[in-house]
Amino acid sequence: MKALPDDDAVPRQASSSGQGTGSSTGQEAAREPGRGGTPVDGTGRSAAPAPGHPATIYDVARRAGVGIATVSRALRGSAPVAESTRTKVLRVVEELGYRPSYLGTSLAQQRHAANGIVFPDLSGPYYAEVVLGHEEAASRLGRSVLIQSTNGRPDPDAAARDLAGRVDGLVLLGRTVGDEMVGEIVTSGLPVVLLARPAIDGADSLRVDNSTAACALGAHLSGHGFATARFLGSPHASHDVAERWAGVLQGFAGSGTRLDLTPCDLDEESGARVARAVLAGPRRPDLLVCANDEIALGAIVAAEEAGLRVGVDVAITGWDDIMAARHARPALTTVRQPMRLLGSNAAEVLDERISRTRTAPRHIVLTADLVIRSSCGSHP
Amino acid sequence: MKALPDDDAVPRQASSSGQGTGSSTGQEAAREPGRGGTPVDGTGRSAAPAPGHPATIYDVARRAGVGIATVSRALRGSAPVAESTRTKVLRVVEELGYRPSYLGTSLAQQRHAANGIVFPDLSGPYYAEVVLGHEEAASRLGRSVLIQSTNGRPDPDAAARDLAGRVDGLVLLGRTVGDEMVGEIVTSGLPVVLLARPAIDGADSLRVDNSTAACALGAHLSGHGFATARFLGSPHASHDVAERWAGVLQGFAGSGTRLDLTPCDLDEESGARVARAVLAGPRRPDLLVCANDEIALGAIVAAEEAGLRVGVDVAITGWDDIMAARHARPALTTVRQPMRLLGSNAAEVLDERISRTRTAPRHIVLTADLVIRSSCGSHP
DNA sequence: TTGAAAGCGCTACCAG
DNA sequence: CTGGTAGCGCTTTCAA
Repeated sequence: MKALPDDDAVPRQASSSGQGTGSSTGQEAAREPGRGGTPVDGTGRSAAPAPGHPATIYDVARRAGVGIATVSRALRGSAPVAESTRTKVLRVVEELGYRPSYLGTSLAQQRHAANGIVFPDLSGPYYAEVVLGHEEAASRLGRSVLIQSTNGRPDPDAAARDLAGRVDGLVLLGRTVGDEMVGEIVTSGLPVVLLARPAIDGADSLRVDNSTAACALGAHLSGHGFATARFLGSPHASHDVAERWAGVLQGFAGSGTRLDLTPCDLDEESGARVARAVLAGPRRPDLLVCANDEIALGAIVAAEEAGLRVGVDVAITGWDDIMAARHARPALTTVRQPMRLLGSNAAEVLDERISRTRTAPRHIVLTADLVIRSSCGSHP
Repeated sequence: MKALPDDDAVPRQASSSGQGTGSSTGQEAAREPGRGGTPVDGTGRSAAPAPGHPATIYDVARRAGVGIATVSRALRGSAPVAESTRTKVLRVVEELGYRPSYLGTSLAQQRHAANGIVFPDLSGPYYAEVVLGHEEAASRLGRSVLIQSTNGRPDPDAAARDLAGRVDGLVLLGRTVGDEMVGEIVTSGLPVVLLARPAIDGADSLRVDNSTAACALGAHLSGHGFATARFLGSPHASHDVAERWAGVLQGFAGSGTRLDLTPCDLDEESGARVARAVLAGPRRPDLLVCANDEIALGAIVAAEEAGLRVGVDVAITGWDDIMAARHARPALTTVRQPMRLLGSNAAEVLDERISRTRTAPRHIVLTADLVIRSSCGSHP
């Protein structure tokens, strides 16, 4: 370990404190004396890329003694350029530190080289993973990623339409944007991928097969022989939840377990509150099947408060397999979805559409895995 | 929308020659055979916004019988426009569903209306929160957000420079980009905010006061009277970790506890591995002070494997207060940082620089809070 | 091979 | 008030 910076500094007061770093920015002052404005003297070739502005293709062309078209060609190899010319151009580019302007290039090529992704929130690890997966894949395909959370936004639809104007393709997660707006955007011709949302005509879609996993979960749980179970979640509020509910129900079919539904929002606080009520109510269920991990985590808290041993007195399961799920005690039985993959696939699907490699919509379904841990009870 | 009076249909000819700036290029003529492109029959002015392309400001102007400058003014209110004219223009805009092209606008205004944010990864909730906070604030300030993870990227520096060319301001988290590149970007004139990274001349910076919180943590822990403690983390790899280590060291100063350091990466797997070794080694420490929650969570797993009771046989603390920290059993004693705030402040600081409301660099320091739970032992 | 010039869509300045 | 027009920086014909 190296010597520690004697930083120990006095704990500064919270929030701001604007202090200049001291050294002013006046360092640029001394320029080369002989340079100056370089009057355009016939031969004109000042090549001074303007005071503070970055060099443009014109600066390069002038200084290299060629036309801007040649510079463009030399740089992007869009057409043959004499070796000697190319070398000369590249050298000047180097000297001037020239970088093509993104705005100029984009306008000329009529493309943004960027994807947009709209999601409800980034708090949970769920969306963060999707976004990250998307960014990774998109960047590999040469596209940047513009993000937009609809979280506390007044008008998500307008925001989405706005974003649509700045990208070559759009990824829409869940119910972030209204059907109407989605339709409008798709109609405008912009490639759109719907994630975890029922497909819409003309748009690609990508989702996880909730049903099968839910069914498997139900089947597994029904093996435990619970008398009464409760599903915590609101099927009408989310397509995903609806599928989970239906699947679990199906998985329990024929078993002796009675399964009821209690609406619940997808956050921890709601989970705790609803579970509290359910566990205190009449006919306390032996099992709480939660629509996601956060609800389940809240339910675990509620169960403990009520003096119940999770996994013994009451079983609890979640959905998503977020990090906290495996660290909770008991560890949460849940379902893992390939979120990263969801995001990266979206980038690829979008790329096909943007590059017109494909025109017919694709509808991809990925599978989810059941993760059995101990919160659902003992496994003989 | 109301029924539109079938209005004149025939827009008045704008005095001048039917073709404005003259699309003197002969190429416009040959369009699709069947789709006769705007028969230029003298009166010609079909106003059909082109086949599949979106309407441009020219389409609007032509159809409204005004100049494009007027359309621009009417739309952005940059200059007075007669009420009747404005109405007419707006109606046409509505009819054509015209939306100004982002590319055109940006090039003309020489601005991207977007910020970029570069981070190491989005896996942990840490960066996700920062990014989200930034997006929220930025969007309120009328800017979009371009994200870029340096995760598995071959050349982070090049990627950052690239991103720099597409935004009006850049937020750099931690050690994602090399000092040299940061310098280059700052020198280019682009506003830059450094997050959780030592300040650099000319760039604003924003960080959390690790030292004070670490010191408080150390002081609290020293009260437990442990004989030997171990810090898990690599100070030389991260400025944040360096500060934490120094602070904790200081907090322990004078206590009878002996504190040593064992390098460790910031992920769960590393935490488990390193903790496993440390707990099995000679002179097993009574306390593991981990550089972040993930290491701590891994350490908890390792301790349990070793048959040790966390909080009794061995105390463990983390840093960040991620969700899993409070659901772990025992719950993790840790330090909470205002991550969301970090992100939103960055957006504001950047905005001041971009809008030139301020020119001198600002260096903001936020405070972190100690969160005492049970993993560090009993509290008499 | 190469240069001149026409856009790409919009803003803003300059005359009327 | 309003229209014409010169850019913004780059790509891409069209000729030479």
